[in-house]
Parts: sequence; C-alpha cells; structure tokens
Amino acid sequence: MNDHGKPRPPPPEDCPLERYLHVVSGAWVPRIVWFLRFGPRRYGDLRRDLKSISGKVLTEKLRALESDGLVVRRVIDSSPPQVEYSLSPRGRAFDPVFDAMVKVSAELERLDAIEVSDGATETGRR
Amino acid sequence: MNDHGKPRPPPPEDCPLERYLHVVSGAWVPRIVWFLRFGPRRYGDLRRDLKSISGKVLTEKLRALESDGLVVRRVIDSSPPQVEYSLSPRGRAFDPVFDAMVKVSAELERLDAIEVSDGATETGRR
DNA sequence: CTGTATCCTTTTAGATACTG
DNA sequence: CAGTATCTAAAAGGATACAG
Repeated sequence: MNDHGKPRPPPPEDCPLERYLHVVSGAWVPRIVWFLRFGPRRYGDLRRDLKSISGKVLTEKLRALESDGLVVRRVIDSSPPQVEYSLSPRGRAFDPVFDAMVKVSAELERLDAIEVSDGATETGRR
Repeated sequence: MNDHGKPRPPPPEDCPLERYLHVVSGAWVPRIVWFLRFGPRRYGDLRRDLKSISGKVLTEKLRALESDGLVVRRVIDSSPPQVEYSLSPRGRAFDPVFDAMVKVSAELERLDAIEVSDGATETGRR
C-alpha cells in the first residue's frame, strides 16, 4: 500500500527558504510547475514536455503537488479518459520565482558574453 | 582520483529554466548560496549554518559552485588555516530568485492563514 | 489515456578515520 | 581549521508489465 492522500507532510522550520524548498525541490517539481504556468496540461502532454521523465515519477510528483495544494487535478470523463492538471491560486503564488529565474538566466548569458569577449582586454595584448 | 578542477560541465539546453537549474539545484546548493548572500563565510561557519550537512558534501558543493563561477574561495594564510567563501558577481546575479523566494514564502503564509480561517465559511455551518 | 505495482539502477548524502 | 578518502545508506528515479 502507498501513502497518497496524506493530508500534509510535517511543516518546515520557520525560514523563507525552507518554506519554499519544502514544496518546490528535486529535479522534477520545478520543471512540472514551469510547464503548468503556460496553462492546463494533460498527463500525456506533461510527459512529452518533460521528455525523459518516467510515468511513475510524473504521477508521484503530481500527487505531491496536489497534496501541497499547488496543482488541481480534473478528470474529464470521456473515452478515452482524460486528466487535466493546472496550477491552483496557491500554485500561481510561485510565479515570482520563475519570473526571477528567467531574469537571472538572461543575466547569466550576458555575463558569459562579457567574460568571453574580455580575454583579449585582460592580457592587453593586441 | 576525483574530477575537481574540470573547466566546466557541458552546457544545458537553451531554456531559461534549464540554464538556472543546471547551476542551482539539489538539496544543498540553494541553501549554501542562501547563507553566502549574507556575506562571506568560512568553511566551518557554513557547516554550522547548514546544520546537518556532512563535510564531504559541503566540500563537493563548494567546489562545484566555484567551478561554475558563483563562489570565490579565498585562503587566509594564518594558523590555524582559514578559508573564506563568498559570492562572486556571477553568484550575486542569482539574488532576484532568492528575493522572490522570500516574497513567495510570505504569500504562502498569507494564503495558509486565509485557508484556515475560512473553514467555517466553507461549510456555512454556524 | 492515465495510471499502479514491482523491481532495479543511479544519484546523493552521511559516517568515520585520517592529513597538512 | 579545512579538508580528503573510503565505505555505506538512503533517496530518487527508470523500466517494464499490467489494469480501469
């Protein structure tokens, strides 16, 4: 038997970073939330978005996100069955972090460009 | 033999999230950067900051951060020897993400408070 | 299509002993 | 103090087969 449906895991210590990492950490959770930001996605869509994730892990992480209240699971009763995942308001509360990651990535790229271009300047040799 | 001193690991695919996670991921790296934001720290300080980290892992992660250019290692030649770690300009480029995490944490706390207080409203039972 | 169950591999991290 | 080396344990993830 598994342990899905636990109301919630124990609370983290009272530190902003711990509070954040308690919910969004590991290799897959940030990526899942990333793709859900663009809109609701079905299970199979996410699996393709995330390329190398296994079905087992995707299910595990979606369940965890659901139990943490970041993700809403909606069953569309059709044939074949469809399940749609989307960010809850609580899940959208994480937007600022992802926005910041985009900003940081751009800045890193800029810093890399400078670093490369000033090899010549550095030695002063021309 | 180990593989420290590698110039750099292979570049990530061209996605802002991947670019970010390539450098800052795993259980310890975000926490190490977090503590370095408050100023330079010595090896032993970090070990205390991070409470349960093992020496082996702290060294590994610091080396990785150094090789990624986020952290600068400075040896203070005294007796006993001291080593000080600090964020490089590239390391400080990550600030916006940590700032956002602080904001998000506060917002989560706020949402939790609402959620709790409206249990009564939800059922309408008085 | 959306999962679950089982088994196995990889990754990550902790414990301990030891060095300059 | 600040590590390194070795060994072991735990966590995370992947492959496969199968079910509603």
